[in-house]
Amino acid sequence: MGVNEILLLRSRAPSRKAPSPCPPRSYAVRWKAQFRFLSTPGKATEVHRMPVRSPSAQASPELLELRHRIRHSASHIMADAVLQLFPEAKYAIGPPIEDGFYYDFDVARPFTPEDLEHIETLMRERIAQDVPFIRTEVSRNEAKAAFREQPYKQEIIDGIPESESLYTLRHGPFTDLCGGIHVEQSGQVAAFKLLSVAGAYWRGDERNPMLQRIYGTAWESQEALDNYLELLEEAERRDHRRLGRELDLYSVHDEIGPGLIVWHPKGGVLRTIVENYWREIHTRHGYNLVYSPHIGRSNLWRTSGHLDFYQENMYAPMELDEQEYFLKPMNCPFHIMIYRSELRSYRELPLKIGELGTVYRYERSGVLHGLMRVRGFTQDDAHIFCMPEQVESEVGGVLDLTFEILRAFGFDEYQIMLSTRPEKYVGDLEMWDHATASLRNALEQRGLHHDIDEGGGAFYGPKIDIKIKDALGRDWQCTTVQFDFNLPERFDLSFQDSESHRARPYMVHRAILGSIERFLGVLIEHYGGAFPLWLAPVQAVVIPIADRHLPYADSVASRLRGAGLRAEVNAKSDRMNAKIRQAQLQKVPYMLVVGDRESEANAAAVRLRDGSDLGPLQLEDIVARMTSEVAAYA
RNA sequence: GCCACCGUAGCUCAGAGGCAGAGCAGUUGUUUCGUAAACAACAGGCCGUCGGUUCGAUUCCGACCGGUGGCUCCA
Repeated sequence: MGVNEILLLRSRAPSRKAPSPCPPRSYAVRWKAQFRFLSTPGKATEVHRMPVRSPSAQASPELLELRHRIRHSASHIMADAVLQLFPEAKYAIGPPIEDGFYYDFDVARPFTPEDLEHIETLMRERIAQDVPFIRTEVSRNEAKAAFREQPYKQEIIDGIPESESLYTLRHGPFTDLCGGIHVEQSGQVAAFKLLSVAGAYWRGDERNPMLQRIYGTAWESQEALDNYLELLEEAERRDHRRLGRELDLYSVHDEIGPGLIVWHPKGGVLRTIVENYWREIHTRHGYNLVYSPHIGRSNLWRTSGHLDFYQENMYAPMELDEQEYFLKPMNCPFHIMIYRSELRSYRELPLKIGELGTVYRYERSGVLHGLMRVRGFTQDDAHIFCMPEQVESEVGGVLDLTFEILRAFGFDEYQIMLSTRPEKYVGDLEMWDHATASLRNALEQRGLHHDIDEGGGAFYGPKIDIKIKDALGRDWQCTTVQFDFNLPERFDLSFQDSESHRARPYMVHRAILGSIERFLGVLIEHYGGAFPLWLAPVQAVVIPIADRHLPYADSVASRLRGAGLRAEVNAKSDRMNAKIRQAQLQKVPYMLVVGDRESEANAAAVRLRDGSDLGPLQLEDIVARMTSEVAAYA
């Protein structure tokens, strides 16, 4: 979406990203990720036996603060241990984070797994000593002197305004510059574990030196730590890359190229269902669905501004007939050309042009990740061209559509962010104010809680972003609704108003699922691969008990397919038990076992994915049951 | 792109400077079975690619490609 994320970045003050020496005492208000999973417990191999949610989601504020203290103190204890092993190490910052903590060090060589073990041992010793944490206010000069060997601390001190007090925090022999809140005694760090080492730029800026960051987690009890570690394992079992392979949904190939997805038949079914649902609901909401090519001439991208500001994210041009063509990184210019293909009247507005548009972006190699971050992806893109007085109801319409769609996929809670005008912007103030107010009003009319990112909008317009959270605890931005005051100017868009004057339309970009690839990745993890019936690539497997039941099994599958259901027969020469196991592992919702009894009674013995056995049911009843389940998006 | 780690069969992973291995998956055959794994045989490999060291490299070294976890970025 949007024209140019790069400019958005540039428009932000650099100070926004600078880490504070100690994190503020307040906690970011965590939204509750609520996932609906199949609730029936299954056997040990069931992936969906445990609801995945961050342990922080249901903790009281008091407990959250205790954990914050424990984690912050654990980071100090870790720095203490690192300094014992590596006296030359320079230590940078070590804040608590969600579910844990980290500390960044400048060391001569990277940490090894063995180092982490030694560090853990030293940490345990310090915790067993139960030493007090002592906070002391110090003058600027005292602080500079105390950390004269620590260049990063010097930089932090220099970055703290003169008006603010400085504090040191000491436990045992280790002193850090820190005004944050901590436990009283090191013994209160009841349970911790170091998890990983990673490179991280000082102050998050790639022009700065890269430091070695150690991540750890710390909890108020061994039980809480164990629960967390179990959660991590569950998240790994739900990883869409693992499930994508196990359920035969998609693959990536060296030969094709990194970040380029091929969808296998089962993944193709899943995607087709999602896309057909999308098309149907968008048509119902008055969108005009279009198609546009994958490449366009350089002139188009010059006009849109992409060549000036986005080219580093674009695939290199192809030259044909002395013309340069670029793979499209965005759909906007094509939809604009459709708008511009005739003189528009105010009577035609709002005009909503939508497309499942596949775009290609040259993402940096280190950021690619399964389906979540790829180089070729399909946006559920649409652009709304409208008049000023239509803006609010159009934004409202997008929000209503968004929640209808997200609810159908089982997402019930969201984090909504409204981003307002940055320092550098295009368009006039009045438009910005009007657009921002309409975004806010549309949210408030619907009673939707949202946070405000002051100045966080793109240079070309304010926006609403909606995030959903995946099973690994990551927030994924799917939905985005952005005003654009830039492209209508660049392409000189207009319409004829009721007084026959030329007027400039408002343009709103919006994507609800964001990228189909990413959304399916989120969906795979959200359901742990156990898709609800309407999405399941295979809805029913017919399992003949012996080969003599094969003809009947085929007739059962045909009957289901005749009713629009996706059914397969497992005709392998395995025993029934093995076939049930295979269907279970493939998370097929319905297993229809047919033997002598069933074939005589025009029935099938129904076993559900959750292990329940419904016994023999008439085929008509099975079809009716499944069809109504599909109709309810259940 | 940067830092670290990793690339051996479709998957998970052993292995060792001198004949390439297991389990699962696959194929075939036997079995015809009542709610989570029948039995057997077979097949499967440029040990990521290129270069170097060596009598000999899948193994050691380097570069590249790809992956993983982060950083940065982002739909």
